[in-house]
Amino acid sequence: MKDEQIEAVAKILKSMSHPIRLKILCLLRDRELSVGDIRNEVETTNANVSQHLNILRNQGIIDFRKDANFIYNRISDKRILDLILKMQKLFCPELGK
Amino acid sequence: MKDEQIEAVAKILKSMSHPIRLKILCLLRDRELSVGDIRNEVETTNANVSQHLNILRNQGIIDFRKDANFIYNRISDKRILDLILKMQKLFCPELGK
DNA sequence: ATGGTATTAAATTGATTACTAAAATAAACC
DNA sequence: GGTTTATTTTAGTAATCAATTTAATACCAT
Repeated sequence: MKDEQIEAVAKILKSMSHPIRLKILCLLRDRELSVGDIRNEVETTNANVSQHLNILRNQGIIDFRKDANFIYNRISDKRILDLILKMQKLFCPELGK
Repeated sequence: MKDEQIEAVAKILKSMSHPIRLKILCLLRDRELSVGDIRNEVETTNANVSQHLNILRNQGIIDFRKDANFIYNRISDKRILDLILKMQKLFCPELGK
């Protein structure tokens, strides 16, 4: 791996390495969810979820669409999806798939 | 994934998400290296390498053996090795393997 | 033991990050 | 228009992290 690539991957890992953000990514594994949906699963405030979503968006990991006054989020980078699946297999093998 | 597992995996990712530490893990992918060897590859001081190695050791990611006044480090967690390989495939596909 | 190399530990400093609460935006509904 | 709901932004504070310097320790060779 070249140093540039190392830097880039490290940034991605960093953005995934917060418990709330990792949980968000797991929740979005195979569906899209609104900010409020996520806040119900993660015990924190709306504003906090919004901030974490922003970090993931700026990193290009997730994308969103608007519908009425809801914002639905989903994972936009296939590689991140693969990585999440791999991590679940490695660290939580009891989960199907 | 249960919350406990999320926390644990997040901690692992966090310890991997620093450029120097990620580079160290890549260097150790298929061999063991001394602190001095690593310092030659990563442009920083001995003390800094040592601190980063310590973080990885405390996380249980790497292990070491002593030989004379050298300390040889290697990845001790097979899952981390798998994860590194997966990340290289995903983000640096031009690398063989 | 002494000198030299390799490694670790401690302490300081500066930078980054996370959370909270409050204010702002935006779109629906009555 | 005014209210409600959903989300975002801003500002402030506290906490954590990273790099450097300095001091300390461990090991080998002579």
